[in-house]
Amino acid sequence: MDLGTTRMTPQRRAVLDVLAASDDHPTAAEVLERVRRLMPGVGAATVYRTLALVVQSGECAQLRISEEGTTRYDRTVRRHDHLVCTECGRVDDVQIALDTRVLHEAAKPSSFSITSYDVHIQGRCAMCAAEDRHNPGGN
Amino acid sequence: MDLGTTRMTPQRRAVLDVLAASDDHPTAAEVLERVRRLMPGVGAATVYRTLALVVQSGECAQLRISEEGTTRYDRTVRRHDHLVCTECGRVDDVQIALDTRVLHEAAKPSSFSITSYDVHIQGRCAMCAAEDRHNPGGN
DNA sequence: GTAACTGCAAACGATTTGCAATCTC
DNA sequence: GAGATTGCAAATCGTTTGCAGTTAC
Repeated sequence: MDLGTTRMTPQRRAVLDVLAASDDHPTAAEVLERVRRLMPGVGAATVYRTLALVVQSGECAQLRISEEGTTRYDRTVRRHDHLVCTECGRVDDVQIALDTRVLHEAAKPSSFSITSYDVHIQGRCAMCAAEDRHNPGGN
Repeated sequence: MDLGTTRMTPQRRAVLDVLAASDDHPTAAEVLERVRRLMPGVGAATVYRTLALVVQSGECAQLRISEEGTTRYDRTVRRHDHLVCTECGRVDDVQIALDTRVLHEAAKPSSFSITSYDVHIQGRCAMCAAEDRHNPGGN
């Protein structure tokens, strides 16, 4: 993390540690909760401010899912895609081997120049399928 | 629109008309503004409630873009993809001819069953590129 | 020592909810 | 006429900001 004159404080260390240990795309509230487990009393504003810094410095990506009102944080910064369970909200990373020529082809008519892309795959995760099998109809 | 005992009111008619006429993925605030042009004095809550109904009835889709805090509404309900300009926020529809076997292949290891997908293509739209050409560095 | 950072509380924007008056069927 | 819908205002949720005290460098 380095934008101008940025200082490493215990609070920021904790946020970075939590992000590094989280592969489940936590929301800001979840990051806050985990940070407070390491360091009770941390202010919410501090976590929000640190998350903004971490995103700006490119060490972490923001992720927004349709059907959800909150921002999630993704420690994986290299290009990748997402499996989104529409039942429980779980988000997993996947890598889609996609021929980018197809994308550029599609973007050409509107003269749109592509920087990146992210395939959002919606469906039902294995856990939710298993739950439905044991408890059809849900409760 | 039909969920249980739903009634067609002038306000709902106006929201449906606005959505039908909007191919630019308006936010709720933009829908409200356009509805009020047809029918001043409509309450914001009415528009929000109607949008929720329209989404639930499947006549319209919600769309959330990373880097944006609001929900957009998409009158196009058949599966399609999106060109998102990271400069001006403009969102356009595109159709990506994607071999779905690739998706199922990627989902298999985690036993995720796919319902749908949406390729978010980020980049810069033609208008923003032109603007930069005439006014480099921005203002 | 000083500029950056923290926690708190208040402000904020988007959306939702409670409710009495008003409409649609 | 009954039940659904409206508009308003207040409540809520996620996030940001102002500020006085504290800390990293």
